[in-house]
Amino acid sequence: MSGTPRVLIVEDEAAIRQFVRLALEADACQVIEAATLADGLARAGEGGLDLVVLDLGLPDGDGIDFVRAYRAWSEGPVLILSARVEENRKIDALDAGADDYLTKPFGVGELRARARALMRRRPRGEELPPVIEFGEVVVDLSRRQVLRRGEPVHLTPIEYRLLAMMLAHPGQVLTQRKLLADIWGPSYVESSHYLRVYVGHLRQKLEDDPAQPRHFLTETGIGYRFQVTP
Amino acid sequence: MSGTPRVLIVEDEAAIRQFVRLALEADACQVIEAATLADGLARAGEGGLDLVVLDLGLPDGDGIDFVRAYRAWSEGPVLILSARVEENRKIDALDAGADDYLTKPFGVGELRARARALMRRRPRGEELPPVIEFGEVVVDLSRRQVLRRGEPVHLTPIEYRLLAMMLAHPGQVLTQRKLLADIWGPSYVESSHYLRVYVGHLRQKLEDDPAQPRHFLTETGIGYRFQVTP
DNA sequence: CTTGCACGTAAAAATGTCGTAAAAAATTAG
DNA sequence: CTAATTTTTTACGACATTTTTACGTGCAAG
Repeated sequence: MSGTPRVLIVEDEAAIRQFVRLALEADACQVIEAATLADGLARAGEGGLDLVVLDLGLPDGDGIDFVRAYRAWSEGPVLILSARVEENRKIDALDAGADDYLTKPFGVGELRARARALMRRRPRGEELPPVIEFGEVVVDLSRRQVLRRGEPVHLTPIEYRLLAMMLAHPGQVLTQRKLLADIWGPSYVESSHYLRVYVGHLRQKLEDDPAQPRHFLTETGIGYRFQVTP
Repeated sequence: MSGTPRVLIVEDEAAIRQFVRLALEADACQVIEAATLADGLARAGEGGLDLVVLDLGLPDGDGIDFVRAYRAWSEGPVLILSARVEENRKIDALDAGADDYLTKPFGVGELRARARALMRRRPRGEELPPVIEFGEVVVDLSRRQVLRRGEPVHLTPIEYRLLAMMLAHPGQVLTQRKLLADIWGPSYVESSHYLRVYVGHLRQKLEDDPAQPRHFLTETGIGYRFQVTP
């Protein structure tokens, strides 16, 4: 999951909107509200949603049409709220593409748990490739694993953070101040000797010839630069 | 999904099994039946399932433990049936990894629609084999059985959950916070001494030389890593 | 040629984390 | 209720990481 999940709630009654908002914000979600189907579709069209919570009983149309329309371009999870308990209604909503159907009244806890279950396996989110290669080194950021010639290389927490930070900005010069502030904290921006030590460690562990670095380059007086291609 | 979907129904009452079987066969599913949790886990261990329908109220154990055990190697959808309507029960089941929770009595149509929704959204994910080997140890997640040199090894519930969690993420670093949150609960994320004790137990019971672990590795300051290949 | 500065390396000192054993408390089984 | 098992807590030595210190190198300016 990259960042906080974004949830759209489409519901005409302000009280229930508020109820749902509070429930989801308790799970660190960013909540977007819409009071009508038309507005909801517009907001959904902006994209980037991790979940849609939809009341079927809106005055300006049938929520099931909302689901069909949404499904035209998105596979993101949809959780239906409804006062109606008729089985046919549930079947229609689910077959239209909804993922869950919750009848009012419902508890906060259940709502949150069902929302978590839906967001748990999100198919959304094109992540940047989690493996980065340079020289004879392969870095798997998702596993926090570094290999050199196929052998695991052990990095300490600070070494790894420094590596990850440089890998995240290939080709760019990272100033000493920025590296120090991000890794050690804002009060360490003057302590450039830390960087000398730890860049040295990285070169020692990852460079072909630590004395003639080809990837972790020094920009004298400025900072350091990571270069993928030698 | 290729061909007819395969669905496992775990339920002790024959009448309900029959009811569910007929409902799902109407949607051209191939239905596999199990009357006990142990049998269910064994069937699930054979793999190739597109959906598990699980009754929580089985006589031979708690269905939530089934979900946890199943989740150790599969991400396939799980639909819970239960006579119990308490919200906490639902929350626990969903948070343990279930995808939907249906309370009895329920209609055929709704069951079918919810099953369709689950199978539509989650094409059978890649599952790890329920039997994992490393060193001189064989772990059968579907039977909750651990062997070392052919001899059964007894693990306490917490030891086993820790093992299952690490086995489910081979090669990956699991942070202390994540392990603590998933095993002891979110309020224990700071209590890293638990992990020191229990990782020690696992090494004691499963490692060739507990003093020089080759599979349960420490990432100082971060967490632990399970490595299959030594 | 000398001086001053920024950087690189190595190793010691300081700090923090981890592993283990064993006792106390809680839970489960009989 | 008692016994056995499991979980929680505590303490301390061993180990890993971070920080500090010291010294060597290259380079550019005076």
